[in-house]
Amino acid sequence: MVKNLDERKNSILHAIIQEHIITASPVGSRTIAKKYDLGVSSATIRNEMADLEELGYLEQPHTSAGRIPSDKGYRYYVDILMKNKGVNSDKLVKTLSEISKNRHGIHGIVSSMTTMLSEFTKYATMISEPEFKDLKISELQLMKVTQNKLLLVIVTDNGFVSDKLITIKEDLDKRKIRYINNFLINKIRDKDITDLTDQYFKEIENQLVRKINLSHQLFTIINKEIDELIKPEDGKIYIGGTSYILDQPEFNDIDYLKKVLNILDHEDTLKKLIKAKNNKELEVRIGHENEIEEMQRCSVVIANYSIGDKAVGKIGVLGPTRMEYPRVISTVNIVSDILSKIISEVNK
Amino acid sequence: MVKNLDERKNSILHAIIQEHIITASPVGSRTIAKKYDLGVSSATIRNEMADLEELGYLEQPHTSAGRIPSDKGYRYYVDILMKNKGVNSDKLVKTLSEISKNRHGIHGIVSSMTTMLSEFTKYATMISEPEFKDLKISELQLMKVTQNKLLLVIVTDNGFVSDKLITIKEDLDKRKIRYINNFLINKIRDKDITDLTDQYFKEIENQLVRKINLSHQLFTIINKEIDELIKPEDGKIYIGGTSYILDQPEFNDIDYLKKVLNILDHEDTLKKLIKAKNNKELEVRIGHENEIEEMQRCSVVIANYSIGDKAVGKIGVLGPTRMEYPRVISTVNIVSDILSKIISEVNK
DNA sequence: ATTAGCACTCTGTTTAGTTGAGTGCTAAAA
DNA sequence: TTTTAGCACTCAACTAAACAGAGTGCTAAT
Repeated sequence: MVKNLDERKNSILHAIIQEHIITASPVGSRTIAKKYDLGVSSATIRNEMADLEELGYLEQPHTSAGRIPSDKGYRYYVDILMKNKGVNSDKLVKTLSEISKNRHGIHGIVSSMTTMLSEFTKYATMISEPEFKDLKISELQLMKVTQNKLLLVIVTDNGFVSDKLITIKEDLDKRKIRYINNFLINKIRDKDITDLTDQYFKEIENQLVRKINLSHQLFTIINKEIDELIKPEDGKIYIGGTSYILDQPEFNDIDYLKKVLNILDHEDTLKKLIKAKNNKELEVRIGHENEIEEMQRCSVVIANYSIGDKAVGKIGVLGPTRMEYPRVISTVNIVSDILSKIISEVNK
Repeated sequence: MVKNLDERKNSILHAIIQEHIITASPVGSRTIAKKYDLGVSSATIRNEMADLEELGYLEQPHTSAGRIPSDKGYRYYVDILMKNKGVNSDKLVKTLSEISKNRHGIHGIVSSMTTMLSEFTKYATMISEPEFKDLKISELQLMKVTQNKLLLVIVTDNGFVSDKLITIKEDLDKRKIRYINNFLINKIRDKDITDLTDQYFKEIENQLVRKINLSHQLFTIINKEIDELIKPEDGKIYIGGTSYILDQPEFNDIDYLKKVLNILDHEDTLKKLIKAKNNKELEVRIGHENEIEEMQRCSVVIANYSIGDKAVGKIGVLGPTRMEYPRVISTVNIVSDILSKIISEVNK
C-alpha cells in the first residue's frame, strides 16, 4: 500500500522528521536547507514539502508555520527511512544483567527492569509480569503434616510449584492419602487445560467417593487450587518513568496529561494499551494506530519476552509520536532478550 | 508546645482553612464575614487575621492578597479544630469488601485496594504489600518427587508455605531423606530469626555431614530457601490515582509536578515517604514535616494495617497540604481496618 | 473593642502593538 | 523543465500598557 517516494523526497522527509524529533517544533524549509546538506535551496525544499503535505506525510499546524510529520509520515519513517542504529548496548546489557544477580523473585526483577528501561529510554515504560498459560500438571501430592493438616503440592510441567496447607476435620490415614494421590494424578497428569472442566472434576469426585470415604470440602479445595494454578489471574503490569512523560512538550497540556496518566493508573486500560494485536516480535503503534482514543497523540513500542518460543509477557515504551524510535526499538529489543533469559533461568 | 487560641480566633482560623481547602485561593476577610456567620465585621476579622499571621498560623502570599494557612495552621487544624466527620462509609465498606471476594492473591487485593482508596479520596494513594517479619519455621520437609528431584517445603508459624523443586545428582533413599528431615526440623523449628545465622547453618551442616553423606549443593539450597523465606525482601508498594494529583491547582507548576511524580516513580524514595516515624496508628505529615524536601508542599496521611496487633504494611494518601483531612483520615482508617481483616483471613 | 470608610497595593487579565519565522507565488536563471 | 531568488503576506508568540478588582492597613467614628 505504501508507495516509496523518490530519493530526494526521502531525504527531505527524513531530515524533517529527525529535526522535529530533536526540536519538537514545526520545521521550516530554511532550517533544512541550512542544517542538512541536500544540495538544493530552501525554495526547492519548500516545493517538495508542499508535495509531501499533499501526499499526507506532513502537516502544517497553521499557514505560516513549518511542517510537522503526520502519523503516516512517522509510519513511513519507521518502516522505510529509519536505520536501526544500535544504542551503546554494553552498559545497558551490563546494568540489566546485574539486576538478576541482585534482585530475586519475579517482582524484584520485573520491577527493576521497568525502572531501568525507563532510565535508558527516558520514556514511560510498562512491563507485564510473566503469565504462564497452557500449563499442565505433572505432579500432585497430598502430604500429611500433622494430625489434621494436609499439604497439597502441585507441580506443573514448567516446574512451577504451588502448595496449600489444608486443615481438615476427618482423619485420613496414610494408605488413604496414597490412594487419593495415585488416583488424582492419573486423572489429571498432562491433561490439557480444556479438558479439566468443572464437569470433569465432578466426575472424578464421584468416582473417588465411590471408592473411599472423602469429604467434599477437601476435594473442593483441591479443585480450587488446580483452577487457580492453571488459570492464573492476569499478571500485574509494572510501570516506570512516568515522570519522564513531563519532559515532553506535547504533554504540557495539563488536561491531556491527566488523560494519559489516568490510563496508566488503571490496569484494564493499561492492558489494552500494551495488548499486541498480532504476534509480531516487536510492534510500533503510532498515533491513531492506538485503539485507545486518548493515546492517539502518543506512540507505543511493544515487544514480547518469552520462555523458549512461548511469549509470556510484554514490554512497552510510551512516548509522544515524536519518539526516538531507533533508540527505543533497539533498547526494547535488548531488554526483551535479557528479560527472556532471566525469566527462563528463574523458572528452571 | 502548641497553645490554644481563644474562641474567636479558633472559629476564624477554622473558617479560613475550610474556605481555603475549597477554593485553593487566598481567603480574604470579607469572604469570611459574608459566608460564615461569625457575628463580627470584616474589619474585626481583618485585625484577627493580622494577629493569626503574627502568631504563624497564616501567611500572606503578597501584601494585597488574602491569607492562606501555614503548615502550623494546618497542624493546629488537624490536632485541635477539625472534627472527624465520618465519610459515608457504607458504600466504601461494601465496595472494599467485595474486593476480597472477586480478587484472589495478595497482589490482586492490594492493587485494587489502592485503586479504591484513590477513587474514594481523589488523591494519590500508596499501599505497601504486607511484610511478614519475625517468622519462625514450624515445618520443613524434603520430599522425593522423581528419581533426582526433591521438593523442599517449608511452613512458617503464620501458615505461609514456601517450596522449591531441587534437582540433585546423588540418589537419596527414603530413609536418608527422613533422617535429614528429622534432623533439620529439630535444629530449626521455632528458632528465632536472630539465631539462624550463617554460622549456625555451618554448624548444622557439619553435624549432618558427619552422620550421613550429603552434598554441599543440597544443603546450600536449603539454607538459601530458609533465608529468603524469613528474611523476605521489602514488599512492593502499589500506587494509585496519580492522575488525581493533576486536579490540584498547586501542582499546575509542571516542574514541581515532575519532582513529585519522580518520587512516586522510585521505590526507595517512595519507601521513605510512607515510612512511619513512630508506631502511631495514623500519622498526618504536613508540609515541612515531610523528610523529603520535594514533598514539603504536600501532606501525607499514613496508617498501618496489621495482622493481630502486628503491623504488616502501610497505607498512604498523598495530597497538597490543602488536603481534605477529615475525609481522608476517616477513609484511611476504614481501609486500614478492612485490609487488616482481609489479609488476616487470606493468611489463615 | 468594634466598625465604617478610604487610600493604597498588587495580581491577573485584557488589549494593542511588534517581532520573526515561515509560507506561497512570481519571475528570472539554469 | 527545473531550480532559485525575491517579496508580499500570514500567523503565533511575545511585550507593554492599561485596567479591573480583591484585599489590606490605617484612621476616625461609634
